[in-house]
Amino acid sequence: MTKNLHVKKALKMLGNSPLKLTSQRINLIKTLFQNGNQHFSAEDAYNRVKNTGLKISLATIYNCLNQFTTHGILKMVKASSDKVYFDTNLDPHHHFFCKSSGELTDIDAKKVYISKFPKIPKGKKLNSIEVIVNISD
Amino acid sequence: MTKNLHVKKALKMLGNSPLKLTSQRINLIKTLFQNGNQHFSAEDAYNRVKNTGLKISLATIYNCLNQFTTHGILKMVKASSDKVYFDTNLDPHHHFFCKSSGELTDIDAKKVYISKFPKIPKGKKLNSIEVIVNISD
DNA sequence: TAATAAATTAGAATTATTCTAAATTAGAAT
DNA sequence: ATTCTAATTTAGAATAATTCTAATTTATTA
Repeated sequence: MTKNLHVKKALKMLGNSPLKLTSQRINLIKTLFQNGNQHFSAEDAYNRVKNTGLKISLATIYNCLNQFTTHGILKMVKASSDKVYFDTNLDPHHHFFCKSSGELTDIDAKKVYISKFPKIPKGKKLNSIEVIVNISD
Repeated sequence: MTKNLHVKKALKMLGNSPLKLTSQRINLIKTLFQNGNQHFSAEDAYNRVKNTGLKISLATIYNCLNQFTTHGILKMVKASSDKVYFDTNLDPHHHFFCKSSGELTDIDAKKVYISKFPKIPKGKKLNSIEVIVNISD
């Protein structure tokens, strides 16, 4: 059984962060990263961990997901939904959001090229460009 | 006193929609559209109307804003915030979102050109492309 | 003017998320 | 190894945005 590469990478990032290596954090990473690029809400993450038979508090899920985000282990995505989603794909990318299914799908950054772009307001700096392509059935 | 053009246009759209011409809807439009392109939350809209001395229920604000959105009188914007924002600018456009100030600013669609774009998933249709440019101080 | 379907309303309910404060634990220092 | 301490976990309460409910009011049609 070779160790899952996504899990391995995320665990290494956790190790390099100032966060302590608690069993909850390790189990959460193992659960969330084992299937490659994934999108999930806090509730989703909670259910996935519980389905593995482990016990974890929803508050811990929120704590961990937020900390993982601030330490670059996860990305946060806000689409046209009332929930926050988290994303294990750390490479630059964009999203399809399907209003009919509520599903979020990755678009590789290489598939999008923005050839004309506005000036950034004076005194501000650019953090990121998010393209959300809204689709439906 | 020449009648504000933004207000006039929005009232005409209300008239053309199946929505009834109630005093609350008319006052809400007069308040929200009088200063041209604006972004506001439901709570903002509530306070603005109340500041004009008129009495309106928050539930009505939510009802109206949502109906205006479904009838094309307003646009809904979800940026990296926990609130929904509404936008009186109906022309195609994008947004700057400043994390430091929480402020949303319009980017005219003409200032952005996307020369390379992904294929839309089979069976789905394109609704809109939202570009959010995240900036900070 | 009367009828009726739509709209308004206050307040309750819901949902996602954060907070609180007490108990536990990881990792550092001894 | 053992102790210490700050970080973490936790259950449940609290909060915030939004939607729902059901009774009343109102715009428009007949």
